[in-house]
Amino acid sequence: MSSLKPVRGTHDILPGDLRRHRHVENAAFETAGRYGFEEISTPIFEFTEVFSRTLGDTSDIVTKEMYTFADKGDDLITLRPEGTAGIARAFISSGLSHQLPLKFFYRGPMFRYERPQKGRQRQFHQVGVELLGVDSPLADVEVISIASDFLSALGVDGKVVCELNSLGDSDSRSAYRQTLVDYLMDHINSLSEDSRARLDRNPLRILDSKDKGDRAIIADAPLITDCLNDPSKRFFDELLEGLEISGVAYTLNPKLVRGLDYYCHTAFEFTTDALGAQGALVAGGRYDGLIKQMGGPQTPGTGWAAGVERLALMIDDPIGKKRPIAMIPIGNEAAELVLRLTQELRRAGHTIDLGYAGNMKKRMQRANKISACAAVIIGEDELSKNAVVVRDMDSGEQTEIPLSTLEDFLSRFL
RNA sequence: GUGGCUGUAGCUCAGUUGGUUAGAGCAUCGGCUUGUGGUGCCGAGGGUCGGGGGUUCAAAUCCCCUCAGCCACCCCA
Repeated sequence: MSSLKPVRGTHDILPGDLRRHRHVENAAFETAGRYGFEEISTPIFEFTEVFSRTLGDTSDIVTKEMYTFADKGDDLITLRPEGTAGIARAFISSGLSHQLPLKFFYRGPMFRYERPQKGRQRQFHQVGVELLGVDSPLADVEVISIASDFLSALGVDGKVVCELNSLGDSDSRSAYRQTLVDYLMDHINSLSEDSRARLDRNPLRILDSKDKGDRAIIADAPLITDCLNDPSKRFFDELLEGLEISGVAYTLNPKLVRGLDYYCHTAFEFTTDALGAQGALVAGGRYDGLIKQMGGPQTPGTGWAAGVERLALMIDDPIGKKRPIAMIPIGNEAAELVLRLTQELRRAGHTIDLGYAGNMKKRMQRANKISACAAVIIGEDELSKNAVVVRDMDSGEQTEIPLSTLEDFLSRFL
């Protein structure tokens, strides 16, 4: 019977939940659309190298979270764990480098082999934006503004803060890395085991360690913002200025780092404390070296991704479902007319529920259960008079009208 | 991957120190109402007690294994 359960970390999304998911996706799509972004769709699996070469050999995603398998042609395939690498690949494959700048919106399932928790599943969904081909921090301002507007549209902006940091360009970053390692080496005996392992692999990540001992050491650690060279500093200043002009609130967090190797300069996260340890709702940054590293032309990029499930957990059911009109035939004589009427009304734009079976009482109960706004009743009396009875399901008021005026009469329920 | 908590009807949960046919509310279905729903009253169906093994005269209850969810770590959306 275990085969009748969904695979660990995957879930059926039933209509009630799916309404919230779609609402999240649509809010992102519409917001991005106002900034001129267009939707793109790339495959949900790629050759494994697309991810392993771009996300970094030391990232957890590559080392232990990828769903990878050999297909029948012995190609190594991976279910996408995130969206940016696939879009960068598509940009190169489709030769889009002459149409810059490009603004993409995407949505769809992602796959990560992790231990499930609330707000963290093995198959989950993201929406995201990518802006390619713009060196100016104006691109980052725009991308962060989209995220901010998107969260406001969902009504969760009060529960979210935008944390922001700069990782600088590669020179600044490697200078900082050295400074940080030097500092941490002086405290190596006090560092947690995890952090000692991170010291040569990815020392920046020690900055967001939750270990108490680590935190004490980190508190006095040198900050990346103090190691930025002039161009990086200027870039960051322009970004902050742009955000202020745009009216986007943010909090500087000099210890914010990103898990993936391809980020530079801008790094940000919209976080909440409403979801326990899974507080990151939207996260992103700039990735100027990614496309070149994949074998394409030097092309800067900046963008973010948001977790649909996490955001869906934070909003109420948007309802918004159209209330149907129920058709209630009484007796076999009315059946044919009712079916014909039903189809005419549907084609005229009404949402009609046909009860399929049962006596009048059963059909009325069903009409009530699906919260119909009106019931159209047709029995012997009505047939002989060439009329129908329309019952307003909220007031209980019934009106007999000539059959020919039904469609017009029902327009009051639209 | 590590540590911990939980797992009883479709849903939310009771189930006393192991002891007859495992309960409630909500939901579902039927009736009171043979052309009229929502409220009310009456009644019914529905459970391999997550799964497997063990201890015992007897296990939802105790032990082991396993699966899943949740919490923290890890990491991230």
